[in-house]
Amino acid sequence: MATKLFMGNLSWDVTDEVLQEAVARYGRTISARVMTDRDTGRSRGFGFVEVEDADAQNVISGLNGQSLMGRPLTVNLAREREPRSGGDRGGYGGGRSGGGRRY
DNA sequence: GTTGAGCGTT
Repeated sequence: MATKLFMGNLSWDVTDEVLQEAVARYGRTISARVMTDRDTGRSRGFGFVEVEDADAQNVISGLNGQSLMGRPLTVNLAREREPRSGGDRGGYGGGRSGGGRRY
C-alpha cells in the first residue's frame, strides 16, 4: 500500500528526481512527481509523492518544514484525486467526487 | 529574462 503526499512550496528548480531523492531518505518512495505547468512546462512549485503507509508519517515529519533547494518544504496528505476511470466505459450514474475541501 | 498559494495527468 502507498500513501499519497502533497508537496508544496517547492523550489522551481526542484525536479522529480530531487523530490524522490529527498523523500527516499525518510522512507521508501513508491513514486515522486513534480507538477509542472502543462501550459509552459515550468515547475508549478508543488508535486505529489507516494510512499509506504508505514513511512508516510515519517516522511511528513521528516520533510515537512525541512529546507530543500533553499526552500522549506510543505508536506501533507494529498487529496485523493478521482480514481482512475479504469477504462471501463461503465458509466456509473452516481459518480460523485464528493467535492474537494469541505469547510 | 518573470512568479509563490495551492492539490496532479493518463
